[in-house]
Amino acid sequence: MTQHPERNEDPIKSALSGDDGIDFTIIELFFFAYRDFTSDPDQILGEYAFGRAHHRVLHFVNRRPGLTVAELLDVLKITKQSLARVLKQLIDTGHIVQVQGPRDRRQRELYPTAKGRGLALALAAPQSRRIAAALAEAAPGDRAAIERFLLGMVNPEQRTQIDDQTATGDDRRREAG
Amino acid sequence: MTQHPERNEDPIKSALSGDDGIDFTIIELFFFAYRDFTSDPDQILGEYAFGRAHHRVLHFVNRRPGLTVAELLDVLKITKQSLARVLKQLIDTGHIVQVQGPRDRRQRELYPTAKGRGLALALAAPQSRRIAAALAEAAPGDRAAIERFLLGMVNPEQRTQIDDQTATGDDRRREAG
DNA sequence: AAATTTATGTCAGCCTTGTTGACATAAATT
DNA sequence: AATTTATGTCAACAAGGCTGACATAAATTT
Repeated sequence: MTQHPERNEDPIKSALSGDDGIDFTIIELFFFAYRDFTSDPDQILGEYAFGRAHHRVLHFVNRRPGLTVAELLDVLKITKQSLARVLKQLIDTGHIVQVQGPRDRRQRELYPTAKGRGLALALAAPQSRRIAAALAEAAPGDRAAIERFLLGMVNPEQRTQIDDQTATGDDRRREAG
Repeated sequence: MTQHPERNEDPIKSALSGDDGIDFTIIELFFFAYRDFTSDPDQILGEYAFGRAHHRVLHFVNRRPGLTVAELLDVLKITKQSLARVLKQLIDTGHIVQVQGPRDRRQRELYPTAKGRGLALALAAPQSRRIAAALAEAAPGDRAAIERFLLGMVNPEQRTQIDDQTATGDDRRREAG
């Protein structure tokens, strides 16, 4: 036998592969796909001295106009101190405005301005183009499969939240309010 | 008409939706899916005082044992100074070893140790489970569609690099030496 | 009415992980 | 012998996370 018990410090020369019971193919594809997906808007953000954090805030404020600070924190899963920095910059540059909550005057409802709406669209455009290109090579019906898969990757507790946003595009917040 | 020309500072109350010609559904699903996907290993990494940067290095060293520092930098697209910090920690903790390149003695080939292999597997396991669960809800044939889509999202220049890794699992580096 | 809780803001400091620039060394190449 | 290449390292900086502490106004509870 060429094999002998390896010491802990010995280099392992064999590659980790799908044979190890782990789905490395999709793990790796997911990594590379997401990295290039986020690289598109990074170019544009650089011109504004903004980063990905600004992008995420701007995205969700445009997707759910009028959400409160607490709701935004819940979606982004960051602390209010982290949010404060980027949100302040977006407000100072006139991309987002705050409106005192009508029912609860402690709340601050967040809305995009025309400027903020424009930037959100500009940032999303190349991502949408990339998705369209990837889907163009796909078979009809692939889209449904991809949406199912991506939703299946999300923690179940969070899925309803997403369903609300992606199922249709209109503003249905608090209609029963 | 209720509508009047909006000033730049005015809040926009309508939500950005797919009607704007942008594929917000998949943009958002991709964001949430990736966030939860990366949250799995974060738990484990915390116990080692490691971060995602360590995970990425460990992953690729296990997937391509013997790659050089330059090759790893090319895959990760970070600077050598950024890599140096986390790589040093992984070496100091016995997860990765360096071997002087046999052909070019300036090069450092990177290999996982048994410890590093074990951690890489532990980190990948929950991600693989998440993927399996998402695929379990899918139709047969969905997997192929998903792989096509994810590969289609990657910059074309980088696809060959990925194909090499994911097509099969065995170590085929430099067989033509 | 008073006390408490809630939503938000803000100050201060810390950590990780990215960046650039400069310089050192050994090995390969010209 | 001179130059280029692969790697390492020092120093400084920035973005964007984090925790802890404290302030304020408004809502809620007692």
